[in-house]
Amino acid sequence: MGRPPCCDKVGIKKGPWTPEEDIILVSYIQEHGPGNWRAVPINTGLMRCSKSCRLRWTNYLRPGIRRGNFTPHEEGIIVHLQSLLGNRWAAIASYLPQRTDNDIKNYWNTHLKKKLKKHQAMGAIFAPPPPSSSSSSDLAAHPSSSIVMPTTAAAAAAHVVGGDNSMLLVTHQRPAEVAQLIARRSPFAASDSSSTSSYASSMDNISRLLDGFMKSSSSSPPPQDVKPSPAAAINPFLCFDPMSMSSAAGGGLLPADAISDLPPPTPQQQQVLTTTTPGLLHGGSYHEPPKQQPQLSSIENWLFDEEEDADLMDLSDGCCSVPMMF
DNA sequence: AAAGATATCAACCGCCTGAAC
DNA sequence: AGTTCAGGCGGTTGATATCTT
Repeated sequence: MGRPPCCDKVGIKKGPWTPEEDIILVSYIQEHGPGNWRAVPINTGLMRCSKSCRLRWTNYLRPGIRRGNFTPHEEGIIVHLQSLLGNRWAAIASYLPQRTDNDIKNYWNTHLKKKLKKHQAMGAIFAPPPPSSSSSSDLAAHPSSSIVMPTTAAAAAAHVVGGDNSMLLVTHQRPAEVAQLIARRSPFAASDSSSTSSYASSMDNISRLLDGFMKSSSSSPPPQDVKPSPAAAINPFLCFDPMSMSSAAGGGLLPADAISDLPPPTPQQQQVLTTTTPGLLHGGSYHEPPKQQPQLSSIENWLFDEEEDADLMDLSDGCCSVPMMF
């Protein structure tokens, strides 16, 4: 018998998240950190399944997420990594820490796939290898691939050095050594498993979310790279200066007149909003978001440029920019 | 201006993996 | 060793926005 789905319970809400749900979730995670998702709906009173809470957090509310407007460099990285790793979006996302796997996946399916197709149709020289040529079975088949790869970077390297790829490659080292080297050099290897260290700055994201909502409600258009959630657009929940949320003198997040039209929160929600995170309601101070992840150029430098200790790859910036020339 | 087509993306679904018991 | 479960992942869907006719 299979395991029953976690979201089969009666009364579990589905569909778009509302701003108030977001705030409850963010405030709870601020207090307790991400993880133990099963406890989140129980402790917050959210009528969502744990999976939905986790997804909402990782794909939308998590700090440091950048939305929309993929840069040419990001496009190049995605195209290259997709050709190396296949549709392993989580692995690809680990190279673009500001992007979520869902975002990358969507962007690939809606933009890049079309661009590549068009480009190939035009007879351009850039053409990623078929997915089958970069499958994990190739990796497994490689004589040196039995080592444990601690990171996706290592997996990527193993693919590259596996020699089954059309990407340009120059290496004089054994594949296992190269993989370990790249794993060591990965700027994100550690951050992948330490997300708890940055959850306290999630106000940055919710602020941007709500900022987008506010701007969409006013005469000025929202910024292109920060779109309000559909839920925010239909639910005028909050009217506040999001920037004040991180200011000790910022004042209340939830003005009474702004929430007068809302259904009263459940006791659990009330407790979350008023007790566990007093700063959320009373202008408490929050951590500034951690310094943003390394610049894309440094990612690419690490990913594509060679260093003095290894002739790993012979990929240039120009190579990454190719997809933008479609 | 309206209707239909297409694009976008948030969220869901089901499977897989690894830890705990 | 087998079972259960939480968390993670990739594929897919469906609602909404935008474009085209």
